[in-house]
Amino acid sequence: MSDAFDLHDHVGFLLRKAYQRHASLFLEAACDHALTPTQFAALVKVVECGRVTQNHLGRKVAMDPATIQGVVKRLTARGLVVRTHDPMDRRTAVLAPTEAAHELIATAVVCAQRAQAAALSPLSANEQAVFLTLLRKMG
Amino acid sequence: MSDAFDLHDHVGFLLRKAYQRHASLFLEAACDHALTPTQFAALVKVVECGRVTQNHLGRKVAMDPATIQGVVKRLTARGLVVRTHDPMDRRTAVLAPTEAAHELIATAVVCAQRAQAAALSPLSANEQAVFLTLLRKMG
DNA sequence: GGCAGATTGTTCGTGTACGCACGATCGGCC
DNA sequence: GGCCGATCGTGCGTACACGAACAATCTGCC
Repeated sequence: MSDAFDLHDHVGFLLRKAYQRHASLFLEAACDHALTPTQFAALVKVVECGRVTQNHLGRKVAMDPATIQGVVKRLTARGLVVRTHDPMDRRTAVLAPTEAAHELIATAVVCAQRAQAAALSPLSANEQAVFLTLLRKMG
Repeated sequence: MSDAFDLHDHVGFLLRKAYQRHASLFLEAACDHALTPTQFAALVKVVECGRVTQNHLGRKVAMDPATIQGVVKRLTARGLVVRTHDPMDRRTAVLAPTEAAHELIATAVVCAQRAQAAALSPLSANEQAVFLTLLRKMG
């Protein structure tokens, strides 16, 4: 039976709650620029890389091809990313950040860090460091 | 600029990855009974409570009314949950587990624990305990 | 040169997840 | 008795997330 089974001891449940909490705080902290955590992650990587292939970007930010496709579509629709073609490989969609993306990311990074701080606020500075280390190991 | 900004130091990103990883392991560990982590959480709570209101259940498992509505719909479609009405309050949908639900949960709990172990396997026993404690604090 | 197999991006179906607005109902307060 | 605010469930729109299947294309190997 489920005698000894408490949902609140289950990683999956706790991870889901923590993830939702952070997402909520992130959207709240993201003042004007309406970026979701997912879009933010993708855009940061595009800015960081300069020119990437769509699938390659997906791998860097842990999204499968079907998912990154939708994210990129929304980012291009907002004029934050441009899609070009590699004449050497006509399969690929090469992505590059626009000027608007650079500007947006500059301020969005600050918001992201504020969200990060808010999400971690229930933990002491020491615990935060430990938590991040362990979370990285789970990757 | 994003000089000092590394996605891999960001809680949101790490939480998303960890959550995805666990979800994947959970679906893998769930042998026959095709329950998603979300459905599992909801069903466990229904079995545990016996009779709950839909929104009340949602609050217990951290899902908003719009979300729990879909989850319950799928569980009732599979004959794991029955919806009745409270004659005292005609707004509410009272949920109760079926026999099938009791049987399914008995085996699913084992699978969930296997998934839990697999998800936490990159950490030592000590680290696992610390991680769960910190994760609970983030709630 | 040409074929086999891998890779790239897309589409479809399903399942979370949430904000918002809505109709129905309940509760209390006058 | 009647109104007002709160609560319950639902529907719509949007955004992830992934498996599966697909066409187009590249690569290696013969």
